[in-house]
Amino acid sequence: MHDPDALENLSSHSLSAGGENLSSRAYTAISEMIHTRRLRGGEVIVEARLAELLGVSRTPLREALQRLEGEGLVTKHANRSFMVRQVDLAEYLQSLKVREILEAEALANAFHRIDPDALRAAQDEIEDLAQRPTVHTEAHWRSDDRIHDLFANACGNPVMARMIKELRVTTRLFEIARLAERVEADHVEHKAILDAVQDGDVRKARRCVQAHIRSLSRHAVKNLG
Amino acid sequence: MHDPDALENLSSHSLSAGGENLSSRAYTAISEMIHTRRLRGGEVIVEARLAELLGVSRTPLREALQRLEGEGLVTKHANRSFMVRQVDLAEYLQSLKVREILEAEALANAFHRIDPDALRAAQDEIEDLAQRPTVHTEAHWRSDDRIHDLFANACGNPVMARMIKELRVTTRLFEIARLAERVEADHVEHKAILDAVQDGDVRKARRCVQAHIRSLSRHAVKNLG
DNA sequence: CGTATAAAACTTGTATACGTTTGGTGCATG
DNA sequence: CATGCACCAAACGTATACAAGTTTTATACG
Repeated sequence: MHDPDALENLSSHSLSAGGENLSSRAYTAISEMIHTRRLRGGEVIVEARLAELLGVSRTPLREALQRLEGEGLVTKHANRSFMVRQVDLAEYLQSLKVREILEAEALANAFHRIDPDALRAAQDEIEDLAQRPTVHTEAHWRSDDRIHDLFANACGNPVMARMIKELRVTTRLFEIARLAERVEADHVEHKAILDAVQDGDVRKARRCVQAHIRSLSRHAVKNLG
Repeated sequence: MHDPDALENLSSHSLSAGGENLSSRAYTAISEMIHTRRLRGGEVIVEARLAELLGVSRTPLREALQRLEGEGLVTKHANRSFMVRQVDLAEYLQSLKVREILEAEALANAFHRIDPDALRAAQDEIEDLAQRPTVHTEAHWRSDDRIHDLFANACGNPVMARMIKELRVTTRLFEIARLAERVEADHVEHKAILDAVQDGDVRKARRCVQAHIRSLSRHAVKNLG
């Protein structure tokens, strides 16, 4: 028991192999298991089982789960077990509404602070992804993160950036459960935002951000409402 | 050691006496210690000492601290001890900026949903507090919570409400460390907001909220910038 | 065959023991 | 007198044992 390599074997990513303490490694491992849907929304987590799977004792595992709970990836039912959080349509739409407000504001504030190179890189990445014949889910999310973080981080208000990222955890949780067919539209809309930024058109960029997020809402409602 | 009554003795509030498990009780106890400044911002928490003070072992204490960390009341110093979070002026202003955006929006959305009785009650409470010769800090914060929560909870968007509350944790943390002299202005500005709501003037109410939060910013900058 | 009761297995909550890391202090040496 | 190394104490990270509560299962009886 407690194979020291268990954590590393679980995922092929270098993050979990790092020299952090066991709690942190369990944290990233579980976080990734949720994002890759190895742990599905609504699934009940039994501490002992997951601990053994990860090769750690329950103590650091619980710490990881508590941190994840604070971050909103798992919830605790009363005095019961942890379960992987399941975001329903209502919460998804609510989160998008707040994102629409904050991300539009962030973009407007970030406008003159955006690194042109980073902008160019994001545009190139989209082109790349759009031309691929098959959809690489992982790469799509990375690109999505990159674009949205670009504005959040440059808005000059770290608190606002943190709120946006927190909201995106929720919406991502919903999105990974469904919609692969959004990929196409995401590319187009992301491109529109970046182009508007490059053109220096603040108002248009802002409208594009709002349009993008509203598009996400509409799509969710149409397919699931 | 581990006097079962230690937690209850620590504070005179009934919350901590309740039948929850030890983690939760430690959580509320520590939360209260921070809000009442028994634990000051920047203070390093040594687990064993605080655990003994609360009459629990380190395990539930750490759980409480981890939850508090997720909530932003404490932070972890590098990979070492927890410390009570200290909000600096910059972060305070950033948080207020986001609050200004979200609370104005929340109020606008809440406008037709606000319970007239609750509104009246909040107004009465302000009158009461304003007429007292001495300032009762605890009561002031309660009134503050009540008013701001009134709109947050009624805005129809629980996610937005949660964000607002989260931001208010940060700003409160800064405010309790300073400013008792804001009490006066708070009463006036809160009253203005509530009156505008009662008059059914959405735009004015919105302006009042923004003015209130900007007033907090200006005051902080003037006294500490 | 169904139901009720009891026992067993499972799961989380909490305490505690122990290893490891860290930061400080004092002594020795340049 | 300053600097560096070694040792020590204190605090945290982790494993594990045990307790308390819950669910499930099996058995016995109606």
